Amino acid sequence: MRADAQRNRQALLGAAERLLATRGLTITLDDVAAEAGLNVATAYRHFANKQELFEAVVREEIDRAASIVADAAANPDAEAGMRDFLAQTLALITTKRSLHDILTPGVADRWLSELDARLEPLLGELIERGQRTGVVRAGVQPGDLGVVLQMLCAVTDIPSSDPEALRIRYLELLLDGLRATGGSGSLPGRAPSSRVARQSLEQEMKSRTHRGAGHAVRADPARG
Amino acid sequence: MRADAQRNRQALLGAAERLLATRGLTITLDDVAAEAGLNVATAYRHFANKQELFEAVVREEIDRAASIVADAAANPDAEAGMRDFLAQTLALITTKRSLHDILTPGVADRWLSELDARLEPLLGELIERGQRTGVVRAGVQPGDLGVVLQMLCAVTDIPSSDPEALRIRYLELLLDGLRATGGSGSLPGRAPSSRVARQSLEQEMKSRTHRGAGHAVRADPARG
Amino acid sequence: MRADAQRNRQALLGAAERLLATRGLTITLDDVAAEAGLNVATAYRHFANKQELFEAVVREEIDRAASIVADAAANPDAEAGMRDFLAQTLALITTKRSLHDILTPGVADRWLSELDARLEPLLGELIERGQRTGVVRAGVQPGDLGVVLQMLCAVTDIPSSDPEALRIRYLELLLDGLRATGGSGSLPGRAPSSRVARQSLEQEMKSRTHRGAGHAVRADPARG
Amino acid sequence: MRADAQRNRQALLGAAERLLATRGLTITLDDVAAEAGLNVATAYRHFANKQELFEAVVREEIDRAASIVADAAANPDAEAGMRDFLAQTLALITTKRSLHDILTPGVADRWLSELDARLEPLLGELIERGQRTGVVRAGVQPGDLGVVLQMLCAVTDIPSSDPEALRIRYLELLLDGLRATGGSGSLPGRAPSSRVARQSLEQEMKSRTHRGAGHAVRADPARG
DNA sequence: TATGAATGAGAGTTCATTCAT
DNA sequence: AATGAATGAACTCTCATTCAT
Repeated sequence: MRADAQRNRQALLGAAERLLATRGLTITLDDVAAEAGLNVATAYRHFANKQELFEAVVREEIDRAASIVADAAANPDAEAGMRDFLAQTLALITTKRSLHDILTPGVADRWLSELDARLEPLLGELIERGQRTGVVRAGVQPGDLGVVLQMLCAVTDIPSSDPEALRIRYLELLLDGLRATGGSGSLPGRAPSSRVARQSLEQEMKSRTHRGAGHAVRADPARG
Repeated sequence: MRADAQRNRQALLGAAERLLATRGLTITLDDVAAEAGLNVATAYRHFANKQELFEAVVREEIDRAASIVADAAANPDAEAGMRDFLAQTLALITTKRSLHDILTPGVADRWLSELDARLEPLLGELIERGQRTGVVRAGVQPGDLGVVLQMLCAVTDIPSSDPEALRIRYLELLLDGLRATGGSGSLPGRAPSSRVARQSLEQEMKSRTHRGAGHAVRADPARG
Repeated sequence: MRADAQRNRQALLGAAERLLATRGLTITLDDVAAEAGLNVATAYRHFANKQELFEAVVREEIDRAASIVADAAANPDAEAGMRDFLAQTLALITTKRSLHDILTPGVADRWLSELDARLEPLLGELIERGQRTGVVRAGVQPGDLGVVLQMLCAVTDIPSSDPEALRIRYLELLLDGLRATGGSGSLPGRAPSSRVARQSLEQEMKSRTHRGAGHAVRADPARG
Repeated sequence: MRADAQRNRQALLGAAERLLATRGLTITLDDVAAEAGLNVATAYRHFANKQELFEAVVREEIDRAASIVADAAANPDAEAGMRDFLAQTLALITTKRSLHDILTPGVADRWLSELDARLEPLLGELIERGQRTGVVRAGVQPGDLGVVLQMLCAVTDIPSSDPEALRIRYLELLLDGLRATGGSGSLPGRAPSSRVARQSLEQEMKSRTHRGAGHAVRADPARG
């Protein structure tokens, strides 16, 4: 690809990421192009349609995130590893509101399903080590960590003057829930397999991107 | 004449609720009016704009839900009360996907902020009783229950062949986290005050309703 | 380098011809270039714009066709000559739907006006011979053959399971009309001069190519 | 329907008719609306899409034309009847270039197929009477008149300083062909049934309206 | 008061044409 | 000379909202 094209493609992805982060899925391709200093048609040279651009943003994020998270999960100290894994992943998703917006609901699950091949073994081992050390209760499965992550994401949405503190508070609560020495023994039921969701990404985005809230409320009901 | 208006208003709210439940925020005011057997213009006689109608739906739900949940929280058995409170609230939100769709993220928090006046004392007492019985760790505050609720909502979004089982699994995990006898002692930080969020409702809806993803993507974008 | 250019030019013309034949005037210059294995910009090195390329296609066809038809008209048997002339020309136009699509209406007329210099004398002689033999009524002029041709073109557009039979049926009817021994004597009025139309080619193409029906209608215009 | 709506609907049809007449199928719905002094969206209230509006124009014309033509065909003098039928129909189509543009190719055929139920018996009788009087050769069928009409339409497209004279000239030629006492006896083959084409109207219009000539040549290649 | 109808302002997408490599 | 890429100007269709009956 030509140098300028490369640059423009990146500009578009960056613009999309930025706007998605601040304004969510409701942005216009015109907006994205403008933010990138380009014409809409140029966006269409690089991406078949709006959806494809958005998906490209998501996949980019996922790729960039994968190694980071995997490293955290590799921590030899099981408890620290678990905490780090959750915290880092959470931080990533939080930073990239685009991801959050696009992927919620099911954010972490989907995210994990993308990382699956790489991550599931690591998480399995992490849990096992934790169980041997006594910081993880019996019956915890890799999929549970995905769910826990998702629950933490929900916490992220709570407006607060100190979001970080909030996240820590409930991270502890959840880690304690995962440890649960005095509790009800092993967890009832089973964790969801994290492999399911992959195919639904496209579907989901389509439904959320298509005919969003329509034209909805006029920003400035100017005239009529 | 007063009766007619009242009936129409209810018809509109009902229609909106139904359509929001099934199709989410993408619905048209025309659609709502049609579902109600009325004309759009009539909707505008009752509600200043789309947003107000949607908000009215939410408030309706909240009002209807308030007493139900309060009853659950009044259970003399602290643990059962807590479990019931969470389960019932969760069930309500889950049933009304409209609520969920509109309010997520921040659903429970907002929801709670509405119920606040009525609920906070009840929850506070519930927690206290729990702490006396040993089923609730030190430092747990009413606001924490709101957060826990929100986390459970997130679980609801995970696709599963047995969603009920999933909810139970993580309800237990969270209750254990709230009990956490063997854990790290009291929770770090503080629960969010449940009073904050109210004002942001309007804002939030605006941003989520506004400038949807515009119009559809061609069914067959390829040729013509 | 001269050879390359020549080859590319031919490739473009060929591609345009093929695509015009199959898809009519709706084709894109991008399409044409792609079919030719070239880039659009290259098309613009050879032709000032879309219109010029299309016109070039037409002129190419005409040039290629000229001699063929002239031969047919040279048949010593007047009746056979006339029949052959019409049939062959018709066949040509029919085969090249591109021509047809672009030039109709006015196809034969224009076509003839191009061939004019070469053809009119031949046709004049053909008619004279026919009149001497009694197979052509008085008052028939070269221009009439052009018109007859055009009428046969119209027949070509009628959908039929046996188009060939249709063409023959009306070719006979027209030949009988040209003979018309028992009829109203000589034809009223005069045949059009075949020299007129040339200038309007450009105009015509412009109006037919210009501002197509814009973009497609949604495949599924209903919902989304 | 409300009075103003009725008026607007007519305005749209009229505008479409006028513009179709002058500019063919390439017109924009925006253009039509503007010509009608209305907004595009209003056009969409009355017609589901561009195509439907155009089809409505055509059907309107057809309805308006039906009785006129039927009357002509009812003339007791067979020859005059035939001549009148052809001339009147021709005049109609010629006046309404919209019809012509939309329906060509296959104009008369389709047109006839619409009128079929009403017309075919009349035409059959007309021919029979003609055959008894000796002004129509053996083997002529109702469908032949449709074809003859189509051939005359083709003549209409020939630019001329005296189009009327041209039409008369070839009308005579064709009538002589239909009479053909001295000719080759009965016509070879069979006339097309005029019943076929109806279904293809929609198809045809779709293909001709969709992605017309694309955006094609800029009217004023102003900038770039 | 309630409705049918009208409208302005987009949003997504396409394409002829030009610019930079 | 040829290409890849960029662009401006359309065009179709939608929808929140307002006007006229």
